[in-house]
Amino acid sequence: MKLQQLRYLVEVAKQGLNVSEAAEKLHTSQPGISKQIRLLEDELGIQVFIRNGKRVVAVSEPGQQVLDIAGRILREAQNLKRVGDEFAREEEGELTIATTHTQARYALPTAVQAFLKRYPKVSLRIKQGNPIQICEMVVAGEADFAVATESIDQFSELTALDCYQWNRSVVAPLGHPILSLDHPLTLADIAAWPIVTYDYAFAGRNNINRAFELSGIEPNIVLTAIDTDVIKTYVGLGLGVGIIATMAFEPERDTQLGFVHAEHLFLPSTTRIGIRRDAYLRGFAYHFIELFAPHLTRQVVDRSMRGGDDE
Amino acid sequence: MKLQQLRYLVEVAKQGLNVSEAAEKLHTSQPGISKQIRLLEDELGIQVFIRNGKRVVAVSEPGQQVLDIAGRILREAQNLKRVGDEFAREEEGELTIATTHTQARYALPTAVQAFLKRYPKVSLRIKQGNPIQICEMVVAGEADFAVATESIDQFSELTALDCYQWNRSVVAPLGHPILSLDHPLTLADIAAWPIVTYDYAFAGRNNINRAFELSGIEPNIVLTAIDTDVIKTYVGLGLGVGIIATMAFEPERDTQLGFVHAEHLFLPSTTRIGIRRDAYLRGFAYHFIELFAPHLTRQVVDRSMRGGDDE
DNA sequence: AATGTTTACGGAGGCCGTAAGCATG
DNA sequence: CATGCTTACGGCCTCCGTAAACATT
Repeated sequence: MKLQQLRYLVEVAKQGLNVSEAAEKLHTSQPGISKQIRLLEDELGIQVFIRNGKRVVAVSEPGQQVLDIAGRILREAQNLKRVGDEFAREEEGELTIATTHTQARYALPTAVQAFLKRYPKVSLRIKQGNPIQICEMVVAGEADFAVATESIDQFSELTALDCYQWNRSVVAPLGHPILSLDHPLTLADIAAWPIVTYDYAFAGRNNINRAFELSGIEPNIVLTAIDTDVIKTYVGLGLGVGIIATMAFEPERDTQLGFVHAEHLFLPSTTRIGIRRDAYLRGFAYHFIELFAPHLTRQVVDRSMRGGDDE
Repeated sequence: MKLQQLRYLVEVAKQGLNVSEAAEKLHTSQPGISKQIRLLEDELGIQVFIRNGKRVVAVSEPGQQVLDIAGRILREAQNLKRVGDEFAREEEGELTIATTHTQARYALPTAVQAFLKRYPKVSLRIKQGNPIQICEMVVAGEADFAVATESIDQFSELTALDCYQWNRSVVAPLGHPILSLDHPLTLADIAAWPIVTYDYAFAGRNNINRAFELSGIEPNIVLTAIDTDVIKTYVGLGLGVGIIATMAFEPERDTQLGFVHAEHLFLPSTTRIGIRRDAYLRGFAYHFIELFAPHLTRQVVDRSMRGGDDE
């Protein structure tokens, strides 16, 4: 059994059971992969892949278990390399963060700036996606951790760390009636206008829905956007009033918009970091997390990754 | 990076940093191991072992982390083989149980008998040791699971499954006064005689100590044995009265001994099964566990191994 | 016919074992 | 001087890439 063979297996599975594509991705020849996979299958005494004649068409039941284990082995092998780098080149390396637009645009910049200054030799990468996608990136080992408000706790491979809580505000064009009410803002006040807010999968959109459902008021949502900038743009054009994350309102930039707090109308949302439990984090990765959420020290993060309940 | 290199690393560490001995254990040459370890160290960019001149004298800090990960990888590689066997040769294989004398002698035989009949092609091995030793065997992957009353929960790598509760009885030579008291047995009655019981590390000895401590009575323990047969032997010789596990009294064999229940004097002890959380268990291993403790179905065992808290 | 997998074969690289060299206690 | 690790070297194995045959859609 060789690590290469496991890599081949996993890559073939990842490429939708297409050996040729796997060969390309791995910069090697297709017959080589075929052969090594057969050798491994012989050694294990089982077929990992079910073939229809010469074509690979499915993963067998034992094959799925083999793939799971192989994935774990390969991830651990990656971790070995990281241990090496961690000690040989403390200040160098890569850090990949998967996150959503809102976090990347409004929450992360401060931490990123401090991080770049502290670790000039680390190449920081930010991958954007929707909450499901970014969690999958972390699960697949394509990112070191995820920062998101949704979905993290749906992945059992990930441990979720609370970073901060936030809530929503309403924005509208300057002079809009909703900005000069003679009473505290209510859901009914908002629902009196067309609403522009986040797409269903993003930024605590669930909490917005729930608030309206509970109140029995039917909101008229005319545009759902993935990011706040789009919302602000259309609110500025007069399409309706916007419900956005409070932190996403920038008084000095958003000069044509007015702003009303709506924290009392919606349940707060919690932004979390999601990390694979079996990942090996570089020292600077812990440091970034602490820059982003100071209460998440290395000790807290480690405890959460290693079981969390015992010890 | 190759699996062999990891095997070499781990074996050298296991053999007390002696490369030559590791070579012998692995049936290979010593220079080969030296070379491969150096190659791996070069690849990782760190020294796993600290050398004093040409002698290996210690494990470096990153080296320890490398060894931990390497161990995990090798265990997963073993698991891969087991998946193969599980599906290719369902009824064959090996099952190694680590346990103490008391369990092996009085608790396991029924399950073993049923198991041998059901799986004649599986070679069953029982390794005996003290509770610490048997837990270490499981941690090292030398046994599939441990059956013991003590220590299992002290190993964070293991998950502990309750099997059954039991308590103690007092044995004495036929005609001994303690066998014909006119009142229910008390600790004072026992402490009036020299006592023969288990060694401190075994069979819930803690619970015996605690009972006497709480009552403020000082017992006169004249012999501490590792196994019940030794205790019974010396009680038969008139050395004193014995405190043993109730299940270890065999009326048809122990004809020269009398027996008094003492369940009301001591806290019950719980016998548990200890399994590495990241182990891969063969189907027949689950079956054995269920034969031994019917409430421990495959589902229960799996849930306990995979985290226990979530899902 | 095109896509995709297996079989066949040759070359290069790497792993292992033997033997000799060299530190350390 | 004995133990133990390293360096040196040669053989063999195996892994990989090319080319061609074969199967499937």
